[in-house]
Amino acid sequence: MKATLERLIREALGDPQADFVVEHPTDLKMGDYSTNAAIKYRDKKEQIFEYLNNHKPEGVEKVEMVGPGFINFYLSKDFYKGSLNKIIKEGDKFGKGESLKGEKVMVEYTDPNPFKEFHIGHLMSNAIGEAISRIIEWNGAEVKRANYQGDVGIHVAKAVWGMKNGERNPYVAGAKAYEDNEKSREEIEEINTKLYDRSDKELNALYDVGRKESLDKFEDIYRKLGTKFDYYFFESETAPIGKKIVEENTGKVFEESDGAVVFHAEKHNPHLHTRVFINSKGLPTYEAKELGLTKKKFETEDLDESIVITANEQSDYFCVVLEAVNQIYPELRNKMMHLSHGVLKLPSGKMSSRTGEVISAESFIEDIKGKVKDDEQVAIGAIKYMILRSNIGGDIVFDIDKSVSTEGDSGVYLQYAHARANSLLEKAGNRGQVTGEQGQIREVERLLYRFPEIVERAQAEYAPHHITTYLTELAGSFNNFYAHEQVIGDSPESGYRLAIVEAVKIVLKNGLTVLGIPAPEKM
RNA sequence: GCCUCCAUAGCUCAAUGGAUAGAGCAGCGCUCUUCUAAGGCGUUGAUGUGGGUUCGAUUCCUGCUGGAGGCACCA
Repeated sequence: MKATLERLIREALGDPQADFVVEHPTDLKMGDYSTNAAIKYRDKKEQIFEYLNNHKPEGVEKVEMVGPGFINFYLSKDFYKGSLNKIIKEGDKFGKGESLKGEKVMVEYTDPNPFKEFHIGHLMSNAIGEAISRIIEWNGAEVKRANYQGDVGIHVAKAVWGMKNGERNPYVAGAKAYEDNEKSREEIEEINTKLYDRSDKELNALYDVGRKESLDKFEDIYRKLGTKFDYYFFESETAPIGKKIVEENTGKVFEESDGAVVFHAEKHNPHLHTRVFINSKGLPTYEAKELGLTKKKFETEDLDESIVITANEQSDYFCVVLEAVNQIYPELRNKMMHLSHGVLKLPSGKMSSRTGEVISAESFIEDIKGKVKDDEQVAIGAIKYMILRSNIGGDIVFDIDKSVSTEGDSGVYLQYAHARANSLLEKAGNRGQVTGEQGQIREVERLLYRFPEIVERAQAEYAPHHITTYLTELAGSFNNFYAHEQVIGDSPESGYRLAIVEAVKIVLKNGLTVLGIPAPEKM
């Protein structure tokens, strides 16, 4: 429909390159579609309007020009009837698009570190990464989910030191000892070197046990969250690859400085800065490992795009790494995309892994469960929704008692509307077709058919919150409809009303699914 | 000091350069003899500050103020 309207406007203007937009107005009172073409081309205002009025496409009932020259299009009753039929017919597939068909995309997210706690920051990365993956999938691409984990490095040595000393919480104890005690620090440094080359049997044993325990525990959390990864990459494997890449390009891209190998990114872009890729001990840093990871990803799969999701604090760092990629593998640079998210805060204060006040994902989920009748699906939905409803990139203040509870702008609200629609259909025992007489067009009908466009826009902008906003609006309209219309009954319209309920159920379910939020049938 | 991001209602968040800046919470007032009240209806209330570009600016440019993150061997 949108494309048809655009074509007609270009015809009216006689200019195939004309610059204007056709959009859904924010207020439904202003029509189903709207264009600013008559404002952009003020001298041809009447000409455009007249042409559109005389060439109304099928499905458009009314065309009007208001205000400074907005032209609004109102869709016909038949269009809505047709769209209900389409939604019911397509069912689970409604909303899927093909704009990315044939593309293969890898999305890397979550990235917890073995030996350390899976905390609410990882929860945030996971919710966003899973939603982005699904949105891209819904638009036709093949998605490979990847998880990159730091299984070597000083944080691991700290944890192994803690294990060796029989600490109940090995990483926290090791981290504290590293800060407070010089002797412990030396021990930890030594453990780190030994773990890198796996030269100490006793340490290896501790390491292997700790690594497995930790990874198994992560899997439990992924199951709860509804994520399944295709690839797990580890720093222990990317480190040697990255080191080799840097060594091969030292003198060309990288330079030696104070015994380390560095990249002067500011030479290529004044906004960037210098970073160390191989330290003076000859060990590759995170930067070099990232280069190794990049190479490995593109060797593993023939990717059209590689998306990495991390916290904001890695933003500037990532720009430097991307510039290094640009120098070494220019053909890969424009296939790479970095998205960064903010910090999940509780109103009581920030969370920090350094001060030890980490909030583990598990305890957090348990806390929320306690507020929603102990239903895990609802708790997961509440958390994911709170993360996805706001723009990626901003910090999120998560108020457990208020925002998550159960009302209004929340995951529970959407799940509840969906469950309620499902229950109505079960009671009616009648579904799968549009029957009965069509009544007046309601807000809920006017929202339903927009879903596919919303998913496509969310994909284009990497903005899951467009979908949450839409779903909340739809659920609100449905609840309003529900409160005011007798759905089940003998009236001539009740078959048609039931079809609306069915369509709502489908769209809510698909919408929640595309966000990675559970959609229980009953609540 | 330099770089990046951010500033919208009492609170948490929206708004592809467009129409009267939208929601939800909280507050106030209604609403269950009827299909899920975890619901619905009504109501109060906002673009940090000075310029600029534009027919039109929350949006783009710029000065200031305030906040977050980053800036060489952590990730």
